Amino acid sequence: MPELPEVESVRLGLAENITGRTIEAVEALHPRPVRKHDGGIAGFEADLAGRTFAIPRRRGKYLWLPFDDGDAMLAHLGMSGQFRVNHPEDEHLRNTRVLFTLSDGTQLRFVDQRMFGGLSLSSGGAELPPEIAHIAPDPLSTEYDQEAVVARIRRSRSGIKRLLLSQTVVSGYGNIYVDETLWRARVHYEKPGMELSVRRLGEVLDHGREVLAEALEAGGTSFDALYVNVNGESGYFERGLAAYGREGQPCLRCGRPIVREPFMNRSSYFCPACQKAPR
DNA sequence: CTGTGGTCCTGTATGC
DNA sequence: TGCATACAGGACCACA
Repeated sequence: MPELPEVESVRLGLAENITGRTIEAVEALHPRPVRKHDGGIAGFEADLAGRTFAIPRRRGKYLWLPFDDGDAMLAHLGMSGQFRVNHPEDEHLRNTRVLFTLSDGTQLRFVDQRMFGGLSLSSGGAELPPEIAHIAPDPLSTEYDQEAVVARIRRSRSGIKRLLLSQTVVSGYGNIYVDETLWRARVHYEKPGMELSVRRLGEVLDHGREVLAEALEAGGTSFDALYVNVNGESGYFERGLAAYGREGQPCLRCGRPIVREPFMNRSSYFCPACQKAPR
């Protein structure tokens, strides 16, 4: 499940492999990944062909691949999106959705099983695509303002997990790293934002930034083949997880079994002793 | 305005 | 063996 560390790993791989290359041909094999682009498959193919990539950029979980003409290709990996760098004659992976044949003879491929992700042309989006102007800066960016995030969280009655997952509050966190962050900070996921002190929220967000940075250092987290970098390699942060996916296993601090609870059509993992439920 | 919960998608694992 | 169901969950959107 690509969150900030996984998306940044992909961005680094793209920077190495596509910067300066020109798109010679585009082939979209499925309409859904280009659904946000006006004109569908044919429009997407025609509008992207001939463009030259500059250095890929990222905000939170969004990637954009600027072109040297001021436009950009906006990309989101969703749940299962991957960029892969191949030779055109390489066999296709099962869920290959879009092909970009590049001027250096390589082929950039967008592969996506569940197709929650997508690609679109962002007109004038090289600096910051207007489509993602509402996405807040992420904790690893220079624009990140932690005091502003703390203030925003304290204005809300919502639970801390929902707030951290809201990309308009702070971007980059997904289900895995929120659970890890809250476990480290010993805060229950349903604790209302306004019931947390400035100091406590500062601790939560400090842990969050650390978790994201550590996971990036490890190349991200992979449970299966759904997240890999552009070379098809997996990260190894899974072994660093203390809460996520550890239902029934002992808390690494106190030994109590980690609990899984349904939350927003997914799961929350936490230690019932270290992370006391709010009243 | 804020807050909440449904929905889109496919593949794998599990249960009867 | 075969079919049904649960689960994985990021972002958006309808609605209270």
